[in-house]
Amino acid sequence: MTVSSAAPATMLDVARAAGVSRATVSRVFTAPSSVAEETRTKVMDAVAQLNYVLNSAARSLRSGRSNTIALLVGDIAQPFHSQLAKAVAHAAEGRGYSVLLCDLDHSITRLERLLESLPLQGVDGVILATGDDIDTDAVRAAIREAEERDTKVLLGTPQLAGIATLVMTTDYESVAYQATKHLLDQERWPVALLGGGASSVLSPLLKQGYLRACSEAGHSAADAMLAVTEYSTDAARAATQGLLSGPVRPEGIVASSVSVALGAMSALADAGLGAPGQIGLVACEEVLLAEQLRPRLTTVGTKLDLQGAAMADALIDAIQGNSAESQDWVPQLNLRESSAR
Amino acid sequence: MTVSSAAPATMLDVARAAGVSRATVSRVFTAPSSVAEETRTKVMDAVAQLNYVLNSAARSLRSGRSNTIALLVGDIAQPFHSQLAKAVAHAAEGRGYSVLLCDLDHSITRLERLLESLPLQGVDGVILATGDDIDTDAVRAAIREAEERDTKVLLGTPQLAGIATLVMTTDYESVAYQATKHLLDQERWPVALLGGGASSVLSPLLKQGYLRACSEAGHSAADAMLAVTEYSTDAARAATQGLLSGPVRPEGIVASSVSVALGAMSALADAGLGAPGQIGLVACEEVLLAEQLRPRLTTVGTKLDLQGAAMADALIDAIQGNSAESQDWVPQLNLRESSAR
DNA sequence: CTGTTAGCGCGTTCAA
DNA sequence: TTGAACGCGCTAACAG
Repeated sequence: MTVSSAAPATMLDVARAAGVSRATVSRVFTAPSSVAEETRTKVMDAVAQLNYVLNSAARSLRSGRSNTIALLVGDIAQPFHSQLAKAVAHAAEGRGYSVLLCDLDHSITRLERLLESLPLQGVDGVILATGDDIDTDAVRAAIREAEERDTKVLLGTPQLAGIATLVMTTDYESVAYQATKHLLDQERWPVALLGGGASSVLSPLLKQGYLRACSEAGHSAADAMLAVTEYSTDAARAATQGLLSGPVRPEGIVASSVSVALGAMSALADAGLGAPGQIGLVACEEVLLAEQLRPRLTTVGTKLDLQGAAMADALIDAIQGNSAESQDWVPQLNLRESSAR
Repeated sequence: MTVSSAAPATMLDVARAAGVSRATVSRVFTAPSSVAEETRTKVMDAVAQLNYVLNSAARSLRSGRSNTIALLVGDIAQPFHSQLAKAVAHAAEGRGYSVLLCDLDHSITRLERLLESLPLQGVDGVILATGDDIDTDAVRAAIREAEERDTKVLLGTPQLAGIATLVMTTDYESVAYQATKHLLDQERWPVALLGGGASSVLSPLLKQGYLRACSEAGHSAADAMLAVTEYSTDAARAATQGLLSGPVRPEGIVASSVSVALGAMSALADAGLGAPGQIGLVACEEVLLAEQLRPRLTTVGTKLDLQGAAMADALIDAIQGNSAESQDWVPQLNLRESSAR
């Protein structure tokens, strides 16, 4: 590592220093195996000596690839999304890709805008991870156009699955089924499903799973307790208060998300029911926070670090022309205090 | 919006469609005021009709700027960092910049690597937001070199402040001072400072503020309760258990972070002291989660959305050659249940 | 296995 | 105010 000259070294500088042509230097980076061992080390030495780094703008312009993927999340401030982002960022970095962070803030307008501009901006791939309903004509068109422009799209929810090349989703029906069944197996009844506002495409899936578990346990849909609210802590708290003051008090609550679970916990605490054992609570996503709360929160969900890494890997495989497969992730129960008997 | 041709439209296409030269089209984008009103609308029409978008790779190659900034955070999975990231992303987007997400995962090696490669990668600026100790020769050198290459660097902590062009930090001494004073004003004593492991550069500042408040209230440093632990929930819980089983039980706890506060809450819950009013608890950062917990968590901190936006704005101002100022953010108390009397 | 050649799409001189 | 020409740094044919 020598003193950096005013102007960064270019490939030509390296070529001259190594006594080869620019093309050879280029090959050392793009297809090392196609260069003789000896020449390669000569080049690498020159690279090290000149502290040379590939100019990514030039490479992108020429090759049409940017080695960059965009990560679009519904709300990066949510633990679920930030943990996913972390996993994606690490996996991408490990494969030489950069990650552009785009926070949708639950705005479909913003999503449409991004989906239209990112491919033209030169992004190689897009991961779209939001539970919000994204089925509009503009979004469909934008995804199609992206694929036409050879920008791979990976969707994190089942919605629009047919359109994108890749889908990597969690089986949310199973999430709610397992959560509900877990509580029912403890002889709790009634069990309420909390959350599931209309804005989310996961809501119907959660509801299905919940109802399946109920009916398997011999409870008719008529007896089901559906407390539909937005995915916010405040709304969930209010809804839970409603449940607790209703004619029949639930013995278990399946919360659609951790935010919703926090609202439930809040209402339970106010009602003096905060202690574990009284009313069982399960959240439908597994985040680190679950382990840090008291009572520790039982969850059903996938391992986000694995899933995020798998998303990045699959997308990058697709970008590089390797075969990449869509996957459905099977969630699992993480038993903790909030549903202890 | 017409059907997209196979190959994306280029500037030449726009020029032809508008009956002008490429240079004119270029000017419409870079210096609109230098183009006649009439010509400009002609060009804009052609742009809209062809669905033309500037090729950012070409623009970057030519101009030497990428309209991209990198955000380096200690751990994006932490609410503090993800909320900051959200604010940065939105502000940057509003000014036409993309944000590259880099998660350091508290690794200084990774930081060094990123700091060396990003500027050469063509990033226009870097925001470095981590509470970890980053003072190594390699980091100092990398920051210097970045600045030489005209990549602006904004630091989120006071450390290495002299080296980077911009520093936007929170007055952490004041954070701990206010938190401690708040508890002391309620006639609580002793008050313990929880957290502050050696890895963080904020620890000494927090300690200073804590001690200042103690001494102002007439308590000698010898009476101070310093419970030094890592910044993890588990460590904080163990440390709090230690405090509670010690000879003198604290009546108040200043937690260095929300993770630490969660550990304290956990230990308090186990000891049957979870209810507000008994032992006052204040956390040294203001995140959304504070409002969602029960008891709701009193905090001292800045508004992260404002601070993140200010960071992005200042950095982009500096990049664009406008004057940008370093700032010291004054934190404020957010009174909630955990320190209610 | 290596060198030669030709642009990728754009910004920016300089003249007109 | 506009147009013509040059080259940013690199990759991808094609020869050899």
